[in-house]
Amino acid sequence: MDAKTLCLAVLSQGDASGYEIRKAVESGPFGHIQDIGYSSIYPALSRLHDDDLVSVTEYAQEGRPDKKVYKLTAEGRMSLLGALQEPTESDKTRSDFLFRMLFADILPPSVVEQMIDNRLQEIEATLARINARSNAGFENTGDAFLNGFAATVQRAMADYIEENRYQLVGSSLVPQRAVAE
Amino acid sequence: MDAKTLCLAVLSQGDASGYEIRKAVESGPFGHIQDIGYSSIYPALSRLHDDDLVSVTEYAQEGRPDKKVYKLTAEGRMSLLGALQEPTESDKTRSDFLFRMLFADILPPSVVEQMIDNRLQEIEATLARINARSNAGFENTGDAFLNGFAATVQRAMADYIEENRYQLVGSSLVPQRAVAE
DNA sequence: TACAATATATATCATTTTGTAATATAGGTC
DNA sequence: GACCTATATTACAAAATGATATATATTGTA
Repeated sequence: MDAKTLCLAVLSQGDASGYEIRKAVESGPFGHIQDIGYSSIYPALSRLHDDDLVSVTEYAQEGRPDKKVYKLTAEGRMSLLGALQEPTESDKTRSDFLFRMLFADILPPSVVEQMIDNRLQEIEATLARINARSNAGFENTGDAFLNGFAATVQRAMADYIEENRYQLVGSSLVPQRAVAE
Repeated sequence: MDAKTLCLAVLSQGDASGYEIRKAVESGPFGHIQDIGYSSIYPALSRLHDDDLVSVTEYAQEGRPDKKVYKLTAEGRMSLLGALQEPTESDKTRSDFLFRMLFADILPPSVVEQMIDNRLQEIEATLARINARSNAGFENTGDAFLNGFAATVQRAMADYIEENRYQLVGSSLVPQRAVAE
């Protein structure tokens, strides 16, 4: 999803400022599958405003820039509904960790070990966050579905890594030349 | 990984043109975790050449542009090895499908059904490709590890979706008011 | 208590990435 | 014969990303 659609999606659950949109994505259900920074959000909101898909109310504040609270217009709501029914792109995973594992053969074993341990810790941290969200209750069915999905996938990843890590580290412990000789 | 590092990574497995790098990423092990288009590859190769991380040999061809075959320099090889040991970013998944599922409540049930079926088909297609690669044999341990990883995760996704799809479609079939009454 | 870190809030700029089209030809399919 | 796919690179606009700037209140730590 592009930044504009993501902003519309967050705003469909309640009015928000750019700053609040960021927080909502980070800690809400969208966070499982999306990532967005301020440098994407603010230009997106400007363009949405140009197209009358959102309206703005400014609140003066002391010590900070004025807070601009955005609100979906009827047009914006229609636009979101339209976007949701457009053809989906296929899912994508980017993994720096797996990328490095492709080079396990040529990396120092201790480095590989460390990377694996770090990744497993990250997964456990993610699982903890998922469980916390699950205890806090869900906004709708999709939210519950996605949380369960994320938990299942993270667990599968951790299990696979734990069961197969010896392949990687074993291979880097024994230099290939030694095997050939 | 950025485009430059990805190019270095592919070139570390053999000399290639931009076009061939694209194909290698698409159908090789990198394809599980990376995506890259020509509009990223060619500028990346230019910059790598500027920095002497790759060298080029041009081959004249008829009917097509000259083929430029790139080759890692010693410097390029060092640079790749360095990049592999830099801190990893956390893994990221983008899913248009899951994004839409968050709005299952407000989408027509038939549309949701269709999206789920499409997604399951895509996963099966991906699994078929993974199995084909597994039968073709692996280049190194990392490759085998990643293939198994991808298979495990895709299978976990499909199973979860099949077991929980009724939640989503049920929710959009039965208006919430009807449940409350 | 002093100092540091975090939270609040937006803007901007350079760099990267992405999507799309242009170009040109050979070979296979309907 | 028309159309699609494969080969191969370039160019350009649009979008996303990372980093920095600005300014202050609050919270946490030593």
